[in-house]
Amino acid sequence: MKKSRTTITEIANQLGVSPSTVSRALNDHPAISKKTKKAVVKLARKLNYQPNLLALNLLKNKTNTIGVVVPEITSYFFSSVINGIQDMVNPLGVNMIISQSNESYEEEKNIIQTFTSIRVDGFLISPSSETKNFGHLKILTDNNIPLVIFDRDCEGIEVDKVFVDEYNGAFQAVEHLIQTGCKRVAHIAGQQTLSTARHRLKGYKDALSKYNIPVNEKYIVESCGFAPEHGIDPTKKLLALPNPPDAIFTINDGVAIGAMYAIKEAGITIPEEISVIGFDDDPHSSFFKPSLSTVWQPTYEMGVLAARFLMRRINASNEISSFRIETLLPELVVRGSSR
Amino acid sequence: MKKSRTTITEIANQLGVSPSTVSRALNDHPAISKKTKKAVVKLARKLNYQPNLLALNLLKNKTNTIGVVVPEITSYFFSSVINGIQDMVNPLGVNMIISQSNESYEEEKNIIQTFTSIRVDGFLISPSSETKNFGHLKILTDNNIPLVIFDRDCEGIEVDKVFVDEYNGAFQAVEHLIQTGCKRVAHIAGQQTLSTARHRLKGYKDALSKYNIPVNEKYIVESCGFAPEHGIDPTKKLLALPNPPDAIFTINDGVAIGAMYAIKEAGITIPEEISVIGFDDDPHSSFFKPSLSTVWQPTYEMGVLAARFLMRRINASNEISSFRIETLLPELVVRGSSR
DNA sequence: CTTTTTTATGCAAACCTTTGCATAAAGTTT
DNA sequence: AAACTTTATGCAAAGGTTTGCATAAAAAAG
Repeated sequence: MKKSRTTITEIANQLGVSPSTVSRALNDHPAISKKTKKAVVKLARKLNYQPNLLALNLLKNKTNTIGVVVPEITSYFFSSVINGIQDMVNPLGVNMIISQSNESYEEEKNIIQTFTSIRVDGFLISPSSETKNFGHLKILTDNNIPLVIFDRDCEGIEVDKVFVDEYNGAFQAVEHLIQTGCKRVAHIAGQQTLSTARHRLKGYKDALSKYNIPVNEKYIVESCGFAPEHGIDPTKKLLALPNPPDAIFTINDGVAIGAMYAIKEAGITIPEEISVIGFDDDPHSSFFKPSLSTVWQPTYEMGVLAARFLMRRINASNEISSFRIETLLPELVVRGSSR
Repeated sequence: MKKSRTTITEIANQLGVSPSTVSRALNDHPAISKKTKKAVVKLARKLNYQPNLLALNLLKNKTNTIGVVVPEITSYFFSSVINGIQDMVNPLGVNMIISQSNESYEEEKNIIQTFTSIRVDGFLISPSSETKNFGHLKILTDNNIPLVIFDRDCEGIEVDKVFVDEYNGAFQAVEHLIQTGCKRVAHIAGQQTLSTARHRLKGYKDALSKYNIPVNEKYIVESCGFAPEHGIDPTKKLLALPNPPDAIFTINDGVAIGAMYAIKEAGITIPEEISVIGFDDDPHSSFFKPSLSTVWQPTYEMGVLAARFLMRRINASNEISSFRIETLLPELVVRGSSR
């Protein structure tokens, strides 16, 4: 029973004019008389005409759709970046199609392949932790498909990029720990394939150096993920050291939550015996006891900015030569888990 | 420099055959000779031919895209439903385009309007808490656009639906509280526009009745959202009662987390003096101290099932008469916040 | 009343692919 | 050798819209 939706030709027939006239009338073309315009618009409204975007897409070779590829969608971090993207892009009549790589290089490649074949106008990508080879991204740039990378860097791919100053955030966090009297600051690091994890580690080390504290490799443990359960084992390892740390700076809030759990389990008090500080400012963080000190990241803003960069590329008919790299500032949020 | 991608016509010209032959060869049509097929396929591969899906979409009047409308994406609940949808739909070559209503009726209407105009093949919708009027959904069904409603019901709209048995989950939770010795069980309810919230409230009341406990309206407080901060005030209100509750069943884990925070703040012990039980089984829940008892919902499965229903509708050329309503079973997860 | 200018509209191509029908060439049957 | 069947390919339409160019009609100028 699906009655086909009204087309421009239908309006044209009913009015006894040609489709081109209808098209021009609806687009307010100057060469169409006022009477015709009025008649067309009226009938179009009456028949509830809606332009067939599929036809438009084919003609313009443009989909008004951007592809967003993130490692996962369930984390607060990425879902709030997506919020920013959506809010930037929707008012422009652009839609986003999202897919998760689940931190898998293969899946990431497939997604990009799929999105390319449905001809998204551009890509917004944060690579998976498995991704070391950037050939799939190179194909995009080689084919002049607009691409913006955010949060996690892909060294060697020259495109617009938006990051958070991870180094600065980590430095602030560790400096705060030292200034509040912690002597043995440990770090539960993230997978070192990730630029973000590397920069935070660097920030940690440099902050120690600034205060002439030697870097103790025993105090650096790598977690294999970002969820609370990934914080448990590294924390136990740290607590079991002959000279256990009196502060732990973790790669993110998820891991910090796991760390706090393990610490409490061991009967150690936070922050009196051990300070803990995370990264991300997950909305849950302030409701733990003690509430989690952390480093807030401008996630929403990152989404907005990345989307803005992408739209600029998409709308630039002529090549824009220089690539922009923007680094946003995080902020230390001191709560109850640090002194 | 954007070299236009290779088309079927290009291959045809290079091979001195017609485009139709190329099309048929690539689609393995029986009426094409083996030699021609081989030649076409070889050249297509060499030129890295990829069919123009835009043209296909126009021709078939189908986009292989489904529209997913959720209240928000940052909650674990909806993001894991989306996970299920994606995993069901991607292997079928179908993409999903997601948008958030932010619990706003207006935004929800706009999203549906937009998705309709880009001609998604079908809709997967969980309405906003503001949505009381379902005219915008009626338009979809009137126009025979496939639609599946999940989690939150829209009474009066006759389509396939997938729910969780909220009543059952709430009943289990409250029964558990009663059976572990709680005498004064309170409920922080959700906004009563939501079917889910209404069913949970009903489950709460009926469980009390089963044990001949009168329903005390003072023990029922409505929260205005699902985040931890929305649990604080209702909890304070309950604790300030002359005869405060010894158990609180909350609309979801977010609110439960806020409730636990307020309770600890008041110096009351969990679960000795007050038991707390949530709903959702958010991954953070087990890492609180005490860990949060809750009701697990099959979110991923709900996404998969809703997507399956939708794909069935989309692929059914002939009308399927009867609508399916599936209700999935939640499970009580007892942890440390209840006795 | 011509000729020129302006104004309003239509034609047809383009975007790319699929597919029913027609047709040419080859092969088979009488 | 004529009639028929099979096989392989091409033509053209369809899907809906935009747009350069042509053109008809009307208005202005001479």
